[in-house]
Amino acid sequence: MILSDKSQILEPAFYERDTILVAKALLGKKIIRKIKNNIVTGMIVETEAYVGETDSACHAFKGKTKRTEIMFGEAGRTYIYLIYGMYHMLNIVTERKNFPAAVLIRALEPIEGIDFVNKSKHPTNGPGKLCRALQIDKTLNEIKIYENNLLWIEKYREIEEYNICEGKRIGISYASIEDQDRKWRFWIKNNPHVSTYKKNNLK
DNA sequence: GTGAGGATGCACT
DNA sequence: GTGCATCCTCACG
Repeated sequence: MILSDKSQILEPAFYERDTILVAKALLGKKIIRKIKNNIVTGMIVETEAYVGETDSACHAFKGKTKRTEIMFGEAGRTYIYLIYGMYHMLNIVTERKNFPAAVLIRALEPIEGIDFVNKSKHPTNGPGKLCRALQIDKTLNEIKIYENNLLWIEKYREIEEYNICEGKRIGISYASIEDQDRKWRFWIKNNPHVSTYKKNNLK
């Protein structure tokens, strides 16, 4: 088991910046999940940005509710919810207080401890799958991602701007046309662990 | 290889 | 009651 170096953990200030910036900056970072005595880690290779009450794809678009109030809170907390009755989504809250925004973690490249036994060759190349692989559920909702011993994010690789691809977000057909067209999905160029939805995987 | 549809729980009109 | 920031299976040919 690898001991983690506390000095590598990302500070709240990292998340308090512009959401697009944070979404790109999270690429290449390492996410660590501790399950009992096991450590499971992966590098973030794909993210999406959901920005504010004016973004019709963002859950906070309709204002503050019990479900979305976490996004109005301080940066660096998790926003985790259940979708389609069976999949959890992992988001990190960004920007200042009372500005609801978050970055969705869409795919990881396994580093250590990922269970490949369950036939899936890529158990972390989609937001629902990575949460299953890391055993992330609503009990981890609203935790401080920089200050707990169950789930946190550390520095790992620096990704150069020219190695970052951008494209349209996925699964938001309910949003306005303008918002659907925003290129707010980011991934690492040529990385085989990015989620593979052919239609949306345009350059 | 491609596309349609089902699974399934919970927040919210 | 409705619909969802998904994924897997099963037809098709």
